[in-house]
Amino acid sequence: MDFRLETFLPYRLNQAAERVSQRFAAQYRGRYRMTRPEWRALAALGSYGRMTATEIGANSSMHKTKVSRAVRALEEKRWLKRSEDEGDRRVEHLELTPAGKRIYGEMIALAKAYEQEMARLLGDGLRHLEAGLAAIEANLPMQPQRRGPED
Amino acid sequence: MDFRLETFLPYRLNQAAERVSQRFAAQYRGRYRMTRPEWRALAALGSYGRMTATEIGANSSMHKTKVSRAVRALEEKRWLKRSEDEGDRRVEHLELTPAGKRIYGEMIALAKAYEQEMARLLGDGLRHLEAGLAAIEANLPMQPQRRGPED
DNA sequence: TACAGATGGTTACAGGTGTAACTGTCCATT
DNA sequence: AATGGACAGTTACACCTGTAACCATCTGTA
Repeated sequence: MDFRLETFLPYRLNQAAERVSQRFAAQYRGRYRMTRPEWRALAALGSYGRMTATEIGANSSMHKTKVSRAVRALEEKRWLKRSEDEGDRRVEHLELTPAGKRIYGEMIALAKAYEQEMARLLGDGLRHLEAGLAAIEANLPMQPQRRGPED
Repeated sequence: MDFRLETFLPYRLNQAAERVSQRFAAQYRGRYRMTRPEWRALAALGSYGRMTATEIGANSSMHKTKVSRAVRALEEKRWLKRSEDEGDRRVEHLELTPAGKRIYGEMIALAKAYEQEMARLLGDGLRHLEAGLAAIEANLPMQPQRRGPED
């Protein structure tokens, strides 16, 4: 009978994720007018180079419609260009433009600085957190994409 | 220059939160046709008894519009009743009906079982995770509510 | 008493999201 | 060669969410 939402794992994890993500998102939202899906797609392309939309989705755990929209947004910012596949005309290869690569470089600098800041703020807590996350990644299967982070 | 989204803390934390939450949400979504905000409000009311909408928001970290909608949904399910405050007519006191309390009882049983399951699946990882979450809760200020968990 | 600002709660609106349906293309089997 | 199913990617639709504006009420100050 003694139950408190504040101690319930799913709730705490969501809260923590929100705090950590928003703090970082605040650093690029205004500066680059970039949304979280766009940042994820940019990060995937920046670190792996040429990819297809499907690959981006697999790498960054985004639904294909979300990838489709993020890709279009990046394209409109001229940070990404599409090119067609020889042989399979369904596939589009996506790649960052020089401008996109520059933004990516600035973003990973922000990301590294943020990781430093987390390490400083969380101390040993960070090591524990990473061990816990590893356990989840290893033992909880990834459910198929469902409606929203909410609901 | 070596950056991988899969190892970036905000991303990993979001992924983990999503896995853990969806797995639990799957247990009540269909059964009670309840959304996550409704579950949070139900949990707050069930464990603290009579509360105002503002208090629910503070306890469960939900935006006031989200609380407003969740409360209406619970009311339509006849799981919650409103009553007016003597003295301050802006305030509404919210309380679970007997039916609401029954559902709450069933939900906390599910929640406890889920915690057991997590403990079994995550092993020592759970203790580490909790230590990490505690560090975040203690050291990262809660940002004011911003747009969606996404973006 | 009067009034300006704060507060509890709701709602119109704009924007984001997944589902399902769709288009175009490929491939295995016939 | 033809055809049925799989697959890459886009889009119409319904739904959810926060912002901002709003209403009603309260409170402090003059």
